[in-house]
Amino acid sequence: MPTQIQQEFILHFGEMGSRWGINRTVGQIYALLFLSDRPLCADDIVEALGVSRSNVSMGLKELQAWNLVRLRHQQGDRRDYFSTPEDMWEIVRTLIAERKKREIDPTLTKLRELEMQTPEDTDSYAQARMAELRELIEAMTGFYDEMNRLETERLVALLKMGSKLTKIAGGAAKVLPLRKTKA
Amino acid sequence: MPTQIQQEFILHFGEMGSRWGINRTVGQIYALLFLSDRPLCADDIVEALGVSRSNVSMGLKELQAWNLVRLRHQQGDRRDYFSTPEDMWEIVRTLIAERKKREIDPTLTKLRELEMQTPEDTDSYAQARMAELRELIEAMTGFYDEMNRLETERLVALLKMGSKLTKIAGGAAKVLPLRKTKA
DNA sequence: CATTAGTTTCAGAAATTTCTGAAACGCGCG
DNA sequence: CGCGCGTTTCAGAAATTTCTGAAACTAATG
Repeated sequence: MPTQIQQEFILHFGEMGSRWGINRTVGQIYALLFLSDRPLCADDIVEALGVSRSNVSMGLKELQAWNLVRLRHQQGDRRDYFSTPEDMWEIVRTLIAERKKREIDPTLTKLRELEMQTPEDTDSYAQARMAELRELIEAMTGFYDEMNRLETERLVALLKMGSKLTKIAGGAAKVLPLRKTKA
Repeated sequence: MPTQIQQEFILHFGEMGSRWGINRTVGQIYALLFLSDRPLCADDIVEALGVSRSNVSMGLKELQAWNLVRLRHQQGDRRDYFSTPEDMWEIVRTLIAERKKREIDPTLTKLRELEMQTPEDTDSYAQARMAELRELIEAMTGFYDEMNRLETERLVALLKMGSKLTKIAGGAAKVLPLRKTKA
C-alpha cells in the first residue's frame, strides 16, 4: 500500500501517460513497479490501483512490448511477478531505443521508400526537402547508434563534460557544415 | 496540388501524428507546409487536405503553440500565411525544446514538489528511487541546456565526431560514476 | 456604418481509445 | 482426466479525442 507521496507520483505518471504515448493505466502500473522494492504480481497491482484485472493484464503486456518491465518468478508460486530494472540508465536506454523504433524508424523507412519510387530527374522543392529530412534523420540515428554502443560509464562521463565538449568541436566547426547556411 | 509522392508523405505524417502526440490533421498540415516552397493560407490547406475549415484553424493554432510554424503576411492580402523554417536544425531544436517542456519538465517539477513535502527522515526505497530519478533528469536537462546554447555548426561537428568522443571521455570514466554499480 | 473577407469559437456528431466483466484458455497436479 | 489457479482474449460500455458546420467575432473598406 503506497504512501500519500507515492500515490501522488503514481497519479502523476498516469496523467503524463497520454503525453508519453501510453495510457493512464500503463503509466500508473509503471510508476507503481518503479517505486516498489520487490516484484509485484498482477493482483498486487489491481489492489494498489483499483482497476480491473484485465486492464492490468493488458497494461503489463504493453509494458513488456516496450521492454520496460522484467518478468520474474518466485519459488513455488506460479504467478508472474514484474519489476523495473534497478539501473536507471538502463531504463533511459530502453526508453530512447523504443521511442526511436516507434517514432523515427518508420518515417526513415518511408522516406527511403518514397525516394526509390521517385523518378530520377524529379527536382522539386518538396523532393529536396524530403531528401534533406532523410539525411538529417540518418545523421542523428547514426550518432545514436554510436552512443548506444558505449558503456554507461563513458556515456555519463560525456554527459558530465557538457559544454566542455565545445572546445573539442571548436576546431572542426565550419569544416564540415552539413548544409549550406543562409547567406 | 501535391504529387503522388508528396501525398504519401503527407498521409504518413498524419498516421504518425498520434505517436508523436499530435493528431492526424495537425500532422498532415505540418507535412504539407514542410514540403511547400511558399507559405500557404488556411484555404490552401483546406483544399489540399480536404478537411474542414475549422479543423485547419485549430490545427494551425496547435502548430503555433508548438512553435513549429511561422506566420507570414503577403503584400495587399489580409489572409494569414504559414510556413515552416527553411533550416531543418532549427526545426529539430524546436521539437526537442517543446517535447522537453511538455514531457519532462512537469515531472521534474512534480518530483521536486514531492521532495519538499517529504518528512526529513523518510527513508523508503520509493523515496530513494524518486530522488534518483530527479537527479537523472536534472543531469540530462542540464546537458541539454548546455548543448542548446551551442551554435548549430558546433553541434553538427560534435554529431559528426560520433564515437570519437569516447576517447575523450575515456580518461574521465570511473572517476565520476553517477551511482554505485551492481557488484 | 453596413459590407465583406477573413478568422475563431463552440456544441454536438463521429471516431477512436480505454476499460470492464465474462468467458476462454493453459497448465501443473492429484 | 478433471480440478484449481492463474493469465489472456474479447465484445461491448464508457470515456476521451477529433472533426464539423454554424454562428460569432474582427477589422479593413466603400
